Amino acid sequence: MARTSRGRQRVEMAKIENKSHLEVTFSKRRAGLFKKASELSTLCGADVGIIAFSPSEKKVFSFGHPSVEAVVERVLGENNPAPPVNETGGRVLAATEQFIEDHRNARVQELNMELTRLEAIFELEKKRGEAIDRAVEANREAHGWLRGFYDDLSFQ
Amino acid sequence: MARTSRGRQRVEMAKIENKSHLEVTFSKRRAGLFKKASELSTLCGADVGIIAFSPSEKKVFSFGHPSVEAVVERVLGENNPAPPVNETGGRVLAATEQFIEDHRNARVQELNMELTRLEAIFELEKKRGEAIDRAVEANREAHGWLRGFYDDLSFQ
DNA sequence: AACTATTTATAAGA
DNA sequence: TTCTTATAAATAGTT
Repeated sequence: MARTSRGRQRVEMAKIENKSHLEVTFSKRRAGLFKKASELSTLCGADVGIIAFSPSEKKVFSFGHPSVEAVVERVLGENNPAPPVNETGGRVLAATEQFIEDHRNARVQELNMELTRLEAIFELEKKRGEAIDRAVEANREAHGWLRGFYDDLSFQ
Repeated sequence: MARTSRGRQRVEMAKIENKSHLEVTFSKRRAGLFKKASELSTLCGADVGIIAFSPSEKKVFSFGHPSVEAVVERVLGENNPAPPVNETGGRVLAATEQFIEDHRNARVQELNMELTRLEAIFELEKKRGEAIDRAVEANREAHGWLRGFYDDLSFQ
């Protein structure tokens, strides 16, 4: 019997250009994402909300436990018990804004930490790669046997 | 080598009671969920926002492309045809605030991009290192010449 | 914070 | 589009 499927292939993480392919992928992966969210919610008793805009169409999809609205409202409420406008006409940050600010600051911290960590590891790996490059290069002439093998290693 | 892991087991889709187990699971699955969202976003060019409340702690985690705020505001806007700015109590960002916000957004974007770039390079270098490890290991027995040299390379 | 044995998700193909 | 199938990817339990 002929091969009937090549099975799942690795996929490059870049924007899919083919429109029908993109739509199929969006549909499948959106379903997968919502399922994962549902599981997280069930297993951990966590409130989760997801909003996803389809690229081609202008449809918006959402998932929420207990509901998207509840999750959004909860986050707005937690971060700002104070009313958005004070008595004197002075301006107070609206709940959304407050959330945005708090969250953005947190995200920046998070990203900075992750960046630092990655930079360290990256430096290490780079040095390692360079050292091995030198080792291999230094021994190529004298020991040609590794050449083909090394050249064939594919790191895409 | 002795069996060191029972591997992944099926898990019943019910609330995890053990607290530490729950926290580990929440952490792992939250990361997985955000990664999936990131991939969906990249592959399909879709805007996606996720908000997740941790059950035990009162922390809120979020993922967003281009940002949670953008996604939330976009959906709020769609559900609310009323303009975000008006004379009767609606808010208007002051110029300074607007600048600060823009600046922060830019910084987050910048960090995200750098992070993504580093992650990609890091993955590449890691694969490369692993491939070379295998190559060297595979040839050690037969060609002892590299042994001393390789062993002396110090990568912590 | 790593490690694997497995389960789960999914890219192609039909 | 829905179903199938081979394979990539996520992750439960362990150390």
